[in-house]
Amino acid sequence: MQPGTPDNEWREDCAPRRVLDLFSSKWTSMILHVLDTRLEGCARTGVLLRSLPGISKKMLTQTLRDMEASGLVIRRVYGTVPPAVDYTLTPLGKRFVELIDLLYGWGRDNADALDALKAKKGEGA
Amino acid sequence: MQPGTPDNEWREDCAPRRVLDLFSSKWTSMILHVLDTRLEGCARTGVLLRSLPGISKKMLTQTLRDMEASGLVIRRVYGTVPPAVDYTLTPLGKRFVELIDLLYGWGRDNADALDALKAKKGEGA
DNA sequence: CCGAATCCTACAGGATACTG
DNA sequence: CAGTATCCTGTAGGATTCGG
Repeated sequence: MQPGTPDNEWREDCAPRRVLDLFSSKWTSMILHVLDTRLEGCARTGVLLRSLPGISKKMLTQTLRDMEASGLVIRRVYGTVPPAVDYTLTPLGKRFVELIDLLYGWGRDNADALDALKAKKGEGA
Repeated sequence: MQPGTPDNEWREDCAPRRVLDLFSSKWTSMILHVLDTRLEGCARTGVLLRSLPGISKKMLTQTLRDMEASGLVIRRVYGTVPPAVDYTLTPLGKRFVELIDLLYGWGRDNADALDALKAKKGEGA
């Protein structure tokens, strides 16, 4: 390890950080997952809204836009009177969901171990 | 949502959320990665501190404690005069790093696509 | 129906100082 | 050396409202 060299790969513009940003958004991975698992890769705003209990319109749009910018989804607008918009999973997004699902699977696998954390966080009384 | 069936799997106590919590911590995955990649699965506090430029002592300890509670690392204390403590990666933790690295690999693979997001975020002027 | 703008709160996370 | 306590800030993200 050279002196002066940022020996690590955490320099702000590195892949890990980018992934971290994507993944740590509260909704990104959920949207992707739902889109992939239950909506066959494409859905309108309203459908997504209803498929993600707890999400607000604002967060949905905002997250979706970021995802679009990252190339995870494609946004299509139809110039109809009642505006229609839908979002389609890209191959890049699809690949990402797969990885996400791996993580989820791991979580499910070790739910008991992870419960400890929940317990610790929960203790407030 | 009826009292009957939350059709989705995002109920607060589900695996996805737990994983999300873990992963979205700013340092958890980095610590795990460094621990696994460069420190052979075990290191003392000071070493970790130096291996993770930018992290504060507080965040290191705090994150490490959470990780311990989740069973990702084992904390060992030696009752010596200058206190010595080290953290060892558990098999669970090791498995998690592997998945993390997959994500990182994906990020590296598609760095260009993800740059879009960075660009968008960066525009403030 | 879709999205943007505004406002507001909670909390992650950084700096610092102190204890054992 | 390791850890805790305190203080402080940025910001993610929720509720609401307006606009096309």
